[in-house]
Amino acid sequence: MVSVTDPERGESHDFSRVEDVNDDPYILAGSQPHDFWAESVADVIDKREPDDPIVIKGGISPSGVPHLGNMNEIARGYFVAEALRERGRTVRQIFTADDRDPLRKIPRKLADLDGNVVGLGEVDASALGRNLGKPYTAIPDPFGCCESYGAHFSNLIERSAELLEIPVETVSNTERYESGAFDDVIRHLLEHREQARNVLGQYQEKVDDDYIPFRPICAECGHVTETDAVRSVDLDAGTVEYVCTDVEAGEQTIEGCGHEGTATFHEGKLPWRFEWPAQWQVLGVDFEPFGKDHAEGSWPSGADITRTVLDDSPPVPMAYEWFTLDGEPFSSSAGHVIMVQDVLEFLEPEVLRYFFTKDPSRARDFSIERADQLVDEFDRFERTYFDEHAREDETMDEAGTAYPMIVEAASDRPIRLPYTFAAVLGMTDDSELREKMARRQEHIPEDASESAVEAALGRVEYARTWAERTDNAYNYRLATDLPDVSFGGDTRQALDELAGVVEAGHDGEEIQSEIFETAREHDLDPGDLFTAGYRLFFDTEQGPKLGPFLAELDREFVVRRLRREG
RNA sequence: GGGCUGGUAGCUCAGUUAGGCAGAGCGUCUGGCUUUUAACCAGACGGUCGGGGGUUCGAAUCCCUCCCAGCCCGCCA
Repeated sequence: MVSVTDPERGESHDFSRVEDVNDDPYILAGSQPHDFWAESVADVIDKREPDDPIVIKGGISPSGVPHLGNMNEIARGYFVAEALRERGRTVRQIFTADDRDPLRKIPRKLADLDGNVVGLGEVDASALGRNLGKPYTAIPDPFGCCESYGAHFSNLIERSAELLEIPVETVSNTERYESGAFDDVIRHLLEHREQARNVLGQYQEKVDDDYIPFRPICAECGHVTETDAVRSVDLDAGTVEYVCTDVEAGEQTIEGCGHEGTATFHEGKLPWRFEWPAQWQVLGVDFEPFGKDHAEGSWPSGADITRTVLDDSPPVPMAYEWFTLDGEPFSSSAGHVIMVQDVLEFLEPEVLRYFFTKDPSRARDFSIERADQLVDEFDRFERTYFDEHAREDETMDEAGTAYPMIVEAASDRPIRLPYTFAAVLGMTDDSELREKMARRQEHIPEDASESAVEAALGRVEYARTWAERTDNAYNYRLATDLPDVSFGGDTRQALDELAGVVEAGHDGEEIQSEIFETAREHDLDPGDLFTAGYRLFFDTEQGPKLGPFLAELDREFVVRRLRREG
């Protein structure tokens, strides 16, 4: 039912409805048969009875820093793949590196292979300016470590997927063009270019008689030309004649060199609106998730092109809402991005995977500041799973279905330290002390195995990194050496007295009370005495609840420190 | 301007399929513990379910309308 105003008939049509009810990209709207969205999507795919292997695709243009939002292209498909594998299907999950796309503007931020975001000043940026308009795979890697710009950022995306432990197969678009995989579909589109033009014209006003669904790469300057560059098509020879003309790229114009040449089907690319359907056909794609930016634009036209021009069926679609980062949209140019690599320094992989199990149809904020909330949520999710499991509860709710997909083995229940408590433990480097404190707070059961304890304490490093990164209320560090401090006489006496109390052996709450007591006896404001304590132990003005914390530490050390002896 | 998607407690989110008491965690407050120092436990507070109208015995849920945000309707992807 997609149609637009037909200029000749003057009819007005509803632009919003797609051709086929199966083409609605908001697949998760309304009635869903399962609690976990991926199961519901798997149902839809199943119903079409696709042949094995079922192909699930995502696609990312390796244009720059691959941030967390980009990972939707891979992570969302993964859960659907897992749901289908559970049903005994063979699934091939791929992502296309859309690396034949031309560089249209110079990115302000890049990232090295370790995921460190850097400004342009730190790389050979001049080379980038000279390469505007060329495919990413034809541009040298500014870091000099990979074969090309495109290979560099594809590599980063692959690493992100590996870190999330998602098995995904990379398909380089450039490689497919050069190997001839797209030849047949290009030939078909060029042969039916009039029909192709007419169909696309229903979605894009600017499609005119000059429009050719193929963009040759200029043999002279290397630019990807516009859709009006082709002057003639020779289907038998498999070539096109073209003139290298200017290309509009947003505000600026990338100048063409005027070269007149001949290009084979290997030496160009399809415009995106045709490239996407071509990928579906060539790769046999059965399911594809995509961001909401595609939902009203390239998806409806792509589905129509697939049915009308390619005489094929488009994949099952799924539009997903975008993430924000700490309340703001991701912005590579502004440096407001976070990569999987960064996230995995303060979150366990299973927690990040859990984040992607949430309903894709809702806009969602990824908050670094409140990472503890996400971890708490994950821990509850995990508890739900194991509690149901223990009851032999057969309910296939979200936790029951999704949990096994996000952990390596859902058989052993891990010991989980609350994340913020782990952050408190991170105030000391002493691993024995960490364990002692965790045991005292009964976060570790007495009969826990050594490996289970070690695994549980693994969270401390994550939480520690989080505390440092956000510089939040948990970012205190036990000072190993005596900080450079000087106190008034009363304070010194009070501290000595406290040292005596600690030496005599008291529990945390007693020490806590004693601090107040001692302060009063010496006519000090309790707050000042606490501050003195924080200075001594953390070299800060504030810190964790002091009495219980000191009680956990080595007694001799505390006494010595209170006496300013070391 | 038109269309699509989203809007539920201070925060992060369930609940909307199929109308049936407004939910969880965190935060806050109070207490556990005569004393402000972020870990633990208990309890309490916290809501115009974006606003308004309609249908209904009954609406977060269905319908209409308006507001806000994002996206698409140019190029590009």
